[in-house]
Amino acid sequence: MKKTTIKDVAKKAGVSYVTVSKVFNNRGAISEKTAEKIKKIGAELNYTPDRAARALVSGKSETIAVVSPEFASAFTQLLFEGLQESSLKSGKEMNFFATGATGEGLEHIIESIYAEKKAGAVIVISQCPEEAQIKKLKEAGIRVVLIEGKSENAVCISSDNIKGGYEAGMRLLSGKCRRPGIIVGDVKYISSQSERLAGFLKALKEKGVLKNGYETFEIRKHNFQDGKNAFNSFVEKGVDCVFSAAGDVPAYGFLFEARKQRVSGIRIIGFDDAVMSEGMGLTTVKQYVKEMGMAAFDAAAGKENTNLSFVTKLITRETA
Amino acid sequence: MKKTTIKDVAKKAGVSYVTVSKVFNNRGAISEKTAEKIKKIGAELNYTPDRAARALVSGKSETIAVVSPEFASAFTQLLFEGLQESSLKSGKEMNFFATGATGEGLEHIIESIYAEKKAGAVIVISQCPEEAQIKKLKEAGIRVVLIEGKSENAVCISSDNIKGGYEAGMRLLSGKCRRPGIIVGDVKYISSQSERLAGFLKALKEKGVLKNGYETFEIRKHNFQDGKNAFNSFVEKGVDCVFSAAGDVPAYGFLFEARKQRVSGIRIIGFDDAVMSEGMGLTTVKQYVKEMGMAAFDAAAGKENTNLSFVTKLITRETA
DNA sequence: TTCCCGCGACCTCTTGCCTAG
DNA sequence: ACTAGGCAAGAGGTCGCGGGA
Repeated sequence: MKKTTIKDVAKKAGVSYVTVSKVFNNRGAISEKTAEKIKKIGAELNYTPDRAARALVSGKSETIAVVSPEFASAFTQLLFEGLQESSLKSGKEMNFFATGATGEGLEHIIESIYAEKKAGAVIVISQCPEEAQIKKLKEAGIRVVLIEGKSENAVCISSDNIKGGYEAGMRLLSGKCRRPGIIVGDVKYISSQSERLAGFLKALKEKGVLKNGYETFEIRKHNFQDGKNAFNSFVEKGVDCVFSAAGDVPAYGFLFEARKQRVSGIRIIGFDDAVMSEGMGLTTVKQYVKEMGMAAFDAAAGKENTNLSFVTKLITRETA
Repeated sequence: MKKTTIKDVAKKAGVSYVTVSKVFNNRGAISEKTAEKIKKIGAELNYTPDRAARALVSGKSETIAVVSPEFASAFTQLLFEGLQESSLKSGKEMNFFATGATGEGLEHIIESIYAEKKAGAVIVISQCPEEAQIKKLKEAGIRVVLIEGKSENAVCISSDNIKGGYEAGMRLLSGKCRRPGIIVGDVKYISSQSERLAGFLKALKEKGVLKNGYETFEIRKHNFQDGKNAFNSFVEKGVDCVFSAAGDVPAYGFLFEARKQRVSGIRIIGFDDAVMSEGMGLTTVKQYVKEMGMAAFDAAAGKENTNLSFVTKLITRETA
């Protein structure tokens, strides 16, 4: 059973295969009647254009490359869901490339996507390629979408991290809060981290608490253990309210350690509203990550091309 | 800057491009000398064969399709890491397809992979396609690898779930255990679940506890909330030791709820050794998931073609 | 003229067969 | 009669034009 090709359709429709091609690409002038007929026959014969052939002749791939430092975090999980959902709908495929935690592989991977025409669009997560490289892709007709990154030449999709951090700060300070602490990732390279921090500090300042100082616990892996470490560090320093700008998972670790050590009274707010946060009772700044994923996909697919800043929403639960 | 093609290499080497093709495919009779020269020039020019053209002419794709009900679980996360690692090394790419939780999409997705030649190999996670479909793929030269599934016509990779369940049971029964409970997923359709249950029951039987009966809490989503529900159900029934065959995440929920309600003394063992288990202090049956991912990739890439059953290892921590 | 449609060239690479030594 | 290497025919499409009605 061979695959049905454009020629099979053409033969059955009694036209040249060129005409069929045009119909399936909405190109050239084809009469309504012929087009209908061809479409119908195409459906009957279950015809789908051959991706390889298409890519070959057009010099472009339709697949979307997703580049991320890792695919195992709560954030990428959720993003993934959104991407998947859109991908399923559109029929376009995705390829995933991990750059490694440090991101040294980013440039190299993007270069190979470019050189080997592996994709017609690239979605970069939590990282920012060099401007020159982005430009090069753009000129080659490869769309670039940045999630949590900034660039002039790409569609940028991110949460309103400043506002999120601000809201977390305001919430924390609306209750008892003598000494605030913040758990934060790499503020130098990850823009979301510096933005959340900035938002948080803005709240502190507004409330007049900034002058009293605050504690910072900087982490790299954004994992459970880091959160536990943060707890031990903070408890020693008398921190009584904390904002985990680094995400929910460190907050889980923090909470867990607190409950284990039977320390209560420290209030904490996370960031993400990851899957376990509800169960944990964690107050957190919800990001609409899944929606971001869907938007990113649409942008990559060319349906959308404006920068998007997603709102965040403070979800208050038990911990703050 | 156009991509360097086989012709560029040929021109520079002063041979026909056919010769170059043959060299890069180790086919036909080419003298050692010419081959060397061509390879050298190919490297100089940074030549990589065009995937699309190759796929077109050979009728086969080199990419590996990964099909899973979802990509957001602890298990798939870890698996993903392994797949990524191998993929990075081999240079082969992967495409991911979500079938949805119920798996109704599985047949359809595999069919489309087959019909549209989207991949040269398929890795199916936690599901089992119809035997006939597997055969069809096999006959078309598409390798099929099943993770946690069984088939005559595919390479099967799984954990030794029976042994894992057994060890968990033995451990639990080696301490105080008046009434055992098991949290389990869909035993009908997910072979790992029925196997773990079987192993666990074997232990109960051996210890002569089976006749006293045991509690079961069946869940579908394998999430945190399910674990909390399990706790509430079990605590009512006087269960004092539980095995979460459904994975670590429900065990997290269970544990969390227990600590929250200040109930201690219920011992629990999970399955997976997911990322947060160490932090949680959860005793669990470790699966070498990442290694399974790597093995699955190698099998899909054609490097390996024997069924593999991975050992499990009981990691004892605080909870049991 | 205008509207539809098809010719022919081309995209990059593989492969069976052929030819020049 | 071998051996090293080339010719030509596709694989399944796209697209600019040319041309018939």
